[in-house]
Amino acid sequence: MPRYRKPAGPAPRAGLTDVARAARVSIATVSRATNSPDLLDKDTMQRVKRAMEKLDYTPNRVARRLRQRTGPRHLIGLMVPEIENPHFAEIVRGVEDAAYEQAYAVMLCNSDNNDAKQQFYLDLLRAESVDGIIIPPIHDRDPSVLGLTGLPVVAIDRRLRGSSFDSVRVDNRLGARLAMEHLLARGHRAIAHIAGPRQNPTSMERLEAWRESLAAHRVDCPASLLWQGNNLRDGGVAGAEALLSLRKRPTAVFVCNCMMALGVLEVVNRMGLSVPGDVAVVGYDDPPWAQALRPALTAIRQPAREMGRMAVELLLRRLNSPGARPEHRILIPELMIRQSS
Amino acid sequence: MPRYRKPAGPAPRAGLTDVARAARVSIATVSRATNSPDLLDKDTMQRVKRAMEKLDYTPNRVARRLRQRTGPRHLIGLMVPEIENPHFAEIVRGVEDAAYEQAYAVMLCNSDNNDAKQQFYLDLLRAESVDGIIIPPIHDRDPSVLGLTGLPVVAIDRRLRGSSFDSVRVDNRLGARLAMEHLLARGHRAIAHIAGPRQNPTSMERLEAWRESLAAHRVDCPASLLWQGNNLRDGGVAGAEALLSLRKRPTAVFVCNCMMALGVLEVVNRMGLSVPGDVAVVGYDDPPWAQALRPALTAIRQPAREMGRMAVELLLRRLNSPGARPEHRILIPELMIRQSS
DNA sequence: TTGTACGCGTTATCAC
DNA sequence: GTGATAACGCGTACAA
Repeated sequence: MPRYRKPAGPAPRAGLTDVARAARVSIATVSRATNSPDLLDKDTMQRVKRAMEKLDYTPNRVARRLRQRTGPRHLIGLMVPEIENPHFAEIVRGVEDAAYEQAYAVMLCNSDNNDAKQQFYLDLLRAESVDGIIIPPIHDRDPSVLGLTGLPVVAIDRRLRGSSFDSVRVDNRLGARLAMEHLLARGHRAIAHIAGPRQNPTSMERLEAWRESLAAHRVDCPASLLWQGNNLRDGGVAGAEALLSLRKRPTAVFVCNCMMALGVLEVVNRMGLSVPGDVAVVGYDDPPWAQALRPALTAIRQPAREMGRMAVELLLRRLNSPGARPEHRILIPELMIRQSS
Repeated sequence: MPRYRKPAGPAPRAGLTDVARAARVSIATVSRATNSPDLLDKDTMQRVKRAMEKLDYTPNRVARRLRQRTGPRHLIGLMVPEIENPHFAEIVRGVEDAAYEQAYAVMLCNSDNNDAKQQFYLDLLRAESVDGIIIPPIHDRDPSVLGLTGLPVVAIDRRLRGSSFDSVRVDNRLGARLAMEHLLARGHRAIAHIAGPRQNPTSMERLEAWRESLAAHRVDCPASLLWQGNNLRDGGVAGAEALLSLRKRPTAVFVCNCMMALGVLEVVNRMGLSVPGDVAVVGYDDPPWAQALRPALTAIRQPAREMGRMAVELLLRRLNSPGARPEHRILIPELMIRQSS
């Protein structure tokens, strides 16, 4: 007699054992029915399948993940700084798309660009035995990401130095250059830049390209035309208020991301300036609402969804061949010329 | 000698056994150290803790979830129709907020309002032994949601009939009424409505309230003023093109969600109509960009983040007291009056 | 082709 | 207080 009582669980679902009993085979056979169907006798297979359907059997993914040390565990960890940022929402969408096709589940983590929170989530993902982690590092040499050893990692969207991880990102210097060349060609010379946080590799690349573009055209670039923002809307507001109040007001503003562009436009409107007459605006990221603005926002479009898909692709590839050389994919941004410039 | 070879795994992390060996105690004691620390001798506790730190031990959440049938498994399943819709992104954010505070992980699923895809994900979530599922049903009597038995479910954002699940949503009729009363007070009589899909309970509630508001004011409501959209941007475009080309052009449009409002504004701009002079526009949902539009969009604001937080709260509450009566929370929307009306 | 039995890393029961 | 050990549901090496 059993000396161990079964505790009252919420959902007593059928397991291998139940199916085995119903089909009059061993649990090994049932397991094989899903994992290596070719090994089964056609007749046995029929019986098993019927039993499975009758019992509404679904393999328990938790048990499977616990047992499986070599094969895929069908779970991806996805870190995101801020899900309400449309750029990252689009990345998430791409990841989900690709994951769904492979029957992978996605565990979503929101770091808020906070190191401690990110570290917590990374530990959690390890403890969940994910197959791998897709993550935009908080900065260049993000130690919590670099510390991720023995686990496939794909750095997405942001540069990571000194790692041997696979990566996908968009050419930020190119994007910024496209924006700047466009403004310069339009005759602008006093082009301000509202940048993102210093630690953010993406922001820095765009900032550098802003500087370089001006230098390449022998255009002055006083420090007063640079504003360091936070990639949030209020950062754009603060930046625009400062820059547009300068005695020598810039004739154009290049904004580092779409959330800040929002703030800039609000200020521009509030100040009663005309766009692009008084000041031209070029944003980064091309959210759905860019075209609905009036004037519609000229912006740098990034293939974010594609980036998400690729990250999954790289991750799965790495699972199959752990020894392969790290692969780095750089996607191409695109200038969407609209009425704001 | 072992007849079972350990397969080469990617990340051989320390387990209870390793800690137990290092601390010279049994695995039971180590387990208790994390789960019921009070039971341990102070001295033993010290030894165990030290061993844990030395080995960088983290409990394996997968094994824990497999074993645990009574306690919480610290995993929530979250379904979302479309993560790129800012309304749902905000809900996700709220859920993540609350989940993080309780050290819960979130498994994110994107249904695309597609029944088959949703069913797939629901099966997956069961197979992952989630503690419960937070989901906006695709429609009123969504069978795949109603079929979710033996598992805590919280219906979020959209009405679900004939269930005993907990729920949180926003009063859609009230929201629509606020919008309509506002337009009527401004003197509008020919108020068109661009509705969402028929199957979507939320859209239907807003549609009904549109009708009722007009009726309450004894205003005519010809079928030509109603356009059935798809809650996506192109739906808004199609709707606006149709409605604004009517011989008797409406003087105002009430749009069912923010994505479609985007499309409407594009068409309005393209047609060269002035807002609110030629036509007033009121949207639903209050995304960050509503204020950046020119004119800024009058809209109904929903406490989406709060809704997400509450859903988690309800879920955890249900876990603790499975027998409690279903709880239904109705949140209050708010009219944000801006320049588009 | 199928069955037996072990182990994945835990939690929970019972005995000491 | 602590230890020994069954059980969670599954995959798989090995025997049959």
